[in-house]
Amino acid sequence: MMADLNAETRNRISESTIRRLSLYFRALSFLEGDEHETVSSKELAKSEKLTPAQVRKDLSFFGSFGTRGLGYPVTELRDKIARILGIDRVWRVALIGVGNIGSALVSYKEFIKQGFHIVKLFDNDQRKIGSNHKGIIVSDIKDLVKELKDDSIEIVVIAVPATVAQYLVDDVVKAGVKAILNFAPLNLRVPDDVHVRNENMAMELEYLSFAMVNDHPPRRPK
Amino acid sequence: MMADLNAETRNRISESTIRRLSLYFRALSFLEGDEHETVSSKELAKSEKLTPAQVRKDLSFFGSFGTRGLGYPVTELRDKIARILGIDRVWRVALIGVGNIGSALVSYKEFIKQGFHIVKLFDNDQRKIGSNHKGIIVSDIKDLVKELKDDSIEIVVIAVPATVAQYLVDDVVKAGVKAILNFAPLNLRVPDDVHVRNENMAMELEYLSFAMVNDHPPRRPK
DNA sequence: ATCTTCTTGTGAAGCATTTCACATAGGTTC
DNA sequence: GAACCTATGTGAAATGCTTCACAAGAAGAT
Repeated sequence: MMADLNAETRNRISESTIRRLSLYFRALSFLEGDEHETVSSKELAKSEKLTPAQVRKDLSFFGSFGTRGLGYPVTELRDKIARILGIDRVWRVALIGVGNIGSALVSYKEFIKQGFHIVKLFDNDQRKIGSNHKGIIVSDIKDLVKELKDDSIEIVVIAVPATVAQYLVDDVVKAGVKAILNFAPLNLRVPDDVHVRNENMAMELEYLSFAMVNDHPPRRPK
Repeated sequence: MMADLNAETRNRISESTIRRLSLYFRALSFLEGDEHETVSSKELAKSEKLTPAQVRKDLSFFGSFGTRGLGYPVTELRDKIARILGIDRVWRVALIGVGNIGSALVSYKEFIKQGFHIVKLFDNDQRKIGSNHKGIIVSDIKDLVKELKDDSIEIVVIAVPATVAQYLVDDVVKAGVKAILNFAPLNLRVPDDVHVRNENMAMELEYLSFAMVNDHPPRRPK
């Protein structure tokens, strides 16, 4: 049992549930290597420090994937989550900004593994334009709109300084791209139908700092 | 008015509030450059796509920083948030794994800006050990526990493959480090008094993927 | 075939977070 | 110095998310 979601249902699904789906996917991928045929919500929960009820509830939003008394079939569930997350296909990704972070991302294996293929690189630095990174030639940022369109890019990763990010994003939007992963430390303005996710690495360190200074206990399920 | 928090209060503060504090801090840092002397909760909210009530509530957990009818003094509030987050000081950070991501982080300016100083690098690759990255000599991972202690490292960043991360973390814990920022895609096991934050870049892409496939509308305050 | 055991799927309860709404107070103007 | 304007600070309401608790279903044992 597993239908495509209607608009009603989709909007009810919280961000946290989606993020946990990613965790389940990862955990199941690990288990697949093992001899495990099935996995219970209890085991799955333990490996990601969640509660079994949470796992079952999350999955139940999308269908009934388990067998009572037995648990969930590992490979099947993994595939179904992949389908729900939309990572059962290849996404064409462009990366803007081939600096420190940009270069690291080009070689980041987790992206490829999950179907996110960086097929295009952009920079404004003449010394970088034309150079080859992992088989991809760096394009001139001037041709951004045209090249994003011509190459049917679906997702753009922004890895440039905050000062220029908004200008570039305006062009990215012009090119019709609907999804942006932003590493620049600022809040991008985009139209309502464009999805933006921010990756703010300093923020996580700040959380650690807060936790230590205030002796904030890590939250854990009982 | 601004007291140090007692245990009662601290535990009531949610993770989301802390994360937003980081956002406020960043927004205020921007405003400081401008001619702005004060900022209202409304303006602050707008720049981070939140509601004014949220901003006021978040701040109110820590004290009364504003002036009715006027707003918040930009520089003062920025400093107070820095104090709350514990980034009004320098943190000694070690980075394990000088690969793609590790190298990028060594040069990441946002870390330095906020007081996170990477003062130590570790790797297990003989070709990297002894080499110089931005003035820091890469140490042998074998000496991890001793060197973390000797250098009074407070935060460790894990940027190694998932397969070896847990072993290293066990040593990091042995060395008495209480805060870990983890880039490896797995859930680390640590004692209750050790803080771990996970930075999972693929997860954000998965969210974008889900949003596009399911036409999930971005959530925005009205 | 029935009984036992195990674990799912899910309403309902409990808890947490966000938003509302307004009393309150500082600043400004006349 | 009174009246007006503006924006904070905060209980209370509303919303959202997590956990509980149990009926129900499936497999294996007797």
